[in-house]
Amino acid sequence: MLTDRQLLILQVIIDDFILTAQPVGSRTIAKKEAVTFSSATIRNEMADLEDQGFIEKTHSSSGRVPSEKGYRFYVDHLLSPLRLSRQEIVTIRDAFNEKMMEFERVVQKSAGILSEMTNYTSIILGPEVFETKLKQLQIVPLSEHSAIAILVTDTGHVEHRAFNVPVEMKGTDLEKMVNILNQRLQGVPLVKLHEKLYTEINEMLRHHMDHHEEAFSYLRSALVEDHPTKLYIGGKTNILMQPEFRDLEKVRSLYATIEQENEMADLLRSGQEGIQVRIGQENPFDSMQNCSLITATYHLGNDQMGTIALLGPTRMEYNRMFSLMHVLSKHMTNTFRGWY
Amino acid sequence: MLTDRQLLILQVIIDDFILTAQPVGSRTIAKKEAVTFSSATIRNEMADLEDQGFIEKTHSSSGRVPSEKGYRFYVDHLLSPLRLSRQEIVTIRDAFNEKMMEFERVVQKSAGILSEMTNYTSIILGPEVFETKLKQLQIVPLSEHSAIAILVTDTGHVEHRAFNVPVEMKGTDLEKMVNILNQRLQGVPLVKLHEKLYTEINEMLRHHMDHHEEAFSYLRSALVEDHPTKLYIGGKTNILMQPEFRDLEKVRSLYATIEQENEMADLLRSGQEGIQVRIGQENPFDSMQNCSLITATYHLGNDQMGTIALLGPTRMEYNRMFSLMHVLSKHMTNTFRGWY
DNA sequence: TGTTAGCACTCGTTTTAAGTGAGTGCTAAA
DNA sequence: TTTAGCACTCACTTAAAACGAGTGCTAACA
Repeated sequence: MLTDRQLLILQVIIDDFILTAQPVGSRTIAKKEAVTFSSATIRNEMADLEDQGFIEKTHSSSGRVPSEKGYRFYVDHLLSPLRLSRQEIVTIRDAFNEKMMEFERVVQKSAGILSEMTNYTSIILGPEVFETKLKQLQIVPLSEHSAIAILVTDTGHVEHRAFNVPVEMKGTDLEKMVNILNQRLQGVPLVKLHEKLYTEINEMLRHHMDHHEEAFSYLRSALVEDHPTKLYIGGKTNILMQPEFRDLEKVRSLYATIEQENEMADLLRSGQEGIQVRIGQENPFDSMQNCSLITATYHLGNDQMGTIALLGPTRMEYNRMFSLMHVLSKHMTNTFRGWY
Repeated sequence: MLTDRQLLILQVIIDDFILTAQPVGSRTIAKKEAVTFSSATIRNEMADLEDQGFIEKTHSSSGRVPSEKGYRFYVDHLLSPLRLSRQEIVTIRDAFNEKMMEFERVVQKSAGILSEMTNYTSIILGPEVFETKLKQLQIVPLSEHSAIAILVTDTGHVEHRAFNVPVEMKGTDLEKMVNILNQRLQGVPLVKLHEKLYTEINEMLRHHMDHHEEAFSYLRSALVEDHPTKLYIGGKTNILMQPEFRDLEKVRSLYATIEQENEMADLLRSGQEGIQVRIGQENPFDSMQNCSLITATYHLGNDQMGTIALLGPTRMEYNRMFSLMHVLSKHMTNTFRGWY
């Protein structure tokens, strides 16, 4: 379909455009080391590449710009894996050398590093909660009529919720209730919690305790709150530095999209395992028309999977990004290995 | 110093400029209902106001723009307290009607509302932690060699930290240690925790337990982490909608400033009780030259005080902002009343 | 004496026109 | 098949002209 020469030209065009964000003309290409033929020849080849839809003109007498099809081809076939610089490797390794024991910390840090090293915006999605199970429930009385319910999962995630304690309930009652709940609920997946609490447990408490209803209903409302999969976002303002986002309107609509946490989470979840790129229109959102989204998956010990993503203009340094995300997701997976 | 007529003109200029962000000319002023005299007269008066530094021209033949001194005067003397609309009052009340038991939730919500209703950026500073005392310490073992330390304060704040458990330590040892720690540390202010752990407690454990050192050192590092006063920020991207921030460079430097959490916290803390405005240069940061920062204080039951702030261009709807922040801080204070 | 109509003037903004240059497509010769 | 050459295109820059919102000043008026 494409001759070697055309491949070379396409590669040069995209490499150059990624660097400069300026349309690439035939003369510019002719000047490159690797190119031995004249600008006229290049013009002919470019006309061909354009006919086939790999590159476009911004106007009738401009240089060429990669089309989405061009980027797609580039990513699929022309990408020369880039070795990260010593500096970059060290930066990442140092970050992960620090002792981090909590999932949130690791993820937060990863998002930070990723956005810092790329100047793009990083988005990290935690693993599905489906599998997470309740490890322990604890209640700490705060005052006469309030207490805090603390819920710890087997993944070390902690959630807490304050709730009211009815006056007629004593501290010992509360303890008793917690004991019952712990006995019955340990190991139950969080998603089943809701159901269990409303049926089985409710029934059980009725038999074992007086005036449990009110306290239990409070506690239940505290525990049952949906646990949305959280998104960790880093370098949101990096978007502002990209020349393609000079237009504030675009920035605003992109921000609006990112802030739709649910939809973003769905999008990230929908990627398959490994590294994947969505270029421009391949993204489901209008505001991401001229964006690319690179996603990579990481793993937790117990087969659970999360996603790290990088959002930038379609004109992205794909090869460096691929290497970075590869290394980073590996570090994350390593860190989590054996935790669960 | 200023005649009534001048006051009126100054007021009209500022009111109009706040609305339109455009320099206000004499004809525009003359068209207002309240103004009965001609544009020529207004021009004379404006020349006077300019001599006194209350207004400025953007160039020699432009309309007038309020100077910082003008805003300051406006805020101090011309502000007619604005009644909030039914709609606004209801919005706020509804938000606070929802049962919220945690400090974080209330603050988060407040920041959200504030930025949403104003289209400015809201920043909320929690109370000083000086007074917060440790309520209870809990440890939940996760696996053979890891556990989570959970620290609950008397204000219902929960912090948690995972740590390693050395192999030679058994579950019962851990429990024992926690018991000792709880006995000794309940009621201790968080700020003293560090010191206590390193002296007294260390000593005590040495006498009561074998090979406590390693576990304890882990636990200590988990507990002692600094507890920085957190900033809750809402509507950070609202800044982009203000015409005075068309210039991306300004936006970026302002973001950079906001992200300096420590300095921002100091700034917010430095305000006195009640509502206060810092206009333009009155702010310590260069990036806030053309910003105003309105701060208001809220109270927690136990004499602790926090600050809510609103950051926008100097051209702010001061009277509405004042009313809003007044109402909001009151709602917050009410919500917290009796919690502690 | 304070107020106002009138007018010349200022200066940022918009419009128009001309000029520039990077880049193209096509043709014809090597 | 490749390339030199050339006419052509069109965004971008620059300069000049036209516009208009707004001013300060002056002189007349109540």
